[in-house]
Amino acid sequence: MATTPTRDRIMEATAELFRRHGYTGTGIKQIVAAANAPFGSIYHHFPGGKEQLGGEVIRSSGEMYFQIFELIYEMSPDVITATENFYGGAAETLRQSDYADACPIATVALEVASTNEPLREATAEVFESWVTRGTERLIEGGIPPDRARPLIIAMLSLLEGAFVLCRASRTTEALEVAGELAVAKVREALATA
Amino acid sequence: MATTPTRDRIMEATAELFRRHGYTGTGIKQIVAAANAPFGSIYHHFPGGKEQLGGEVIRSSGEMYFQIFELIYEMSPDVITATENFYGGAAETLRQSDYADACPIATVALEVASTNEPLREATAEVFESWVTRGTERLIEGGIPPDRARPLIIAMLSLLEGAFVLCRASRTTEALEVAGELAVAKVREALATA
DNA sequence: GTCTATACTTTGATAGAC
DNA sequence: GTCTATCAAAGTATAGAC
Repeated sequence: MATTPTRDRIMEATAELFRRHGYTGTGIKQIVAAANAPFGSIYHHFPGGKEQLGGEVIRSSGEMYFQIFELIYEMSPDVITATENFYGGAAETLRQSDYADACPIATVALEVASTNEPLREATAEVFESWVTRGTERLIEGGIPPDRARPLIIAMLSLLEGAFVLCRASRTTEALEVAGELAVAKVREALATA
Repeated sequence: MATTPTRDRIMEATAELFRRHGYTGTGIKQIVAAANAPFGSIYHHFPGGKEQLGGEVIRSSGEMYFQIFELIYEMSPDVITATENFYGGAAETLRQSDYADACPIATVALEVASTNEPLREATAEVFESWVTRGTERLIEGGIPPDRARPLIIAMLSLLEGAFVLCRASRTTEALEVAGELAVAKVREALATA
């Protein structure tokens, strides 16, 4: 925990807490304690309170998670092994974090979907940016353009759903099934190129 | 809203609220208001408080949702059209409920996965029962036994993940993609029988 | 079994000293 | 910008009259 500025520490601590406890399950007092920040700092840096902080954390976490995706696809020799590496890495992260670190915004997304419109929009924008930019990456990797968007949506659905099952069961079975299916679909789409 | 006994009304109201607001987002006061029940009734019928109520609601909602699955598979002429009907029905329900009614326990499952061990176990048991009994149904429908379990896990992951994306985006695009992929996998598994 | 009143804690938020 | 004290409201839970 380096001595980053207060605002950044608050964002990081909040992101971590959201992933594990969700939005309603995370209190401001919990956040300032984890961020080693005085209580008033929240409202100094985020005048809009918890909702503003939540919105910024959702977008920031979404961006960081996509960068992991991009990094893996850049470092892998082809789209197939990239997909294998991505799902494999997700399973490994899940195990190593005691089944806590899955998608950084899915829990919040489900919580706010019917209760908080500004935050629902934030989660929607993150997912749509993943789909849009993921589509581009897949096309660059050789997936036929008209197949790329449904493919990334299927991959993302498989990932998010498997995260739900894996976190509940504390096993990675679903993630392995999801990964294999994703790889098969990528291979199939490549073959029709 | 018939005049069911108090306990049943509490269960129903809680299930409804959990689906929309999650576990931490649902308060006891909210529950008794929605159930038209006096406050003390909660602790009379559920001495274990919110946690006991939560556990019972998770199991009960899980059972009811599986019965919908079973009903659709019994009423459809074959596994392929049953799968189409199931995903199509889920999308229809989602639209008609203003994107509120998706999986009855997924939100709670993610919320409690790292924060409440008894409730995490309840969600894990529900998912495992869906997988186990869903596997049997698929085998009865002609899916090769060794392919049935991974297939139902893939179908469930696709469904849960698509629910996340659909509720956030307020569209059913992901559910349509997920449904088509699920149907394709069912067809593929049937062909190898 | 039903219902009310209340205790106690935690929540998000604000005011204002430093 | 940092930090403390405090608020009103909502959270869960309990006691006890009916």
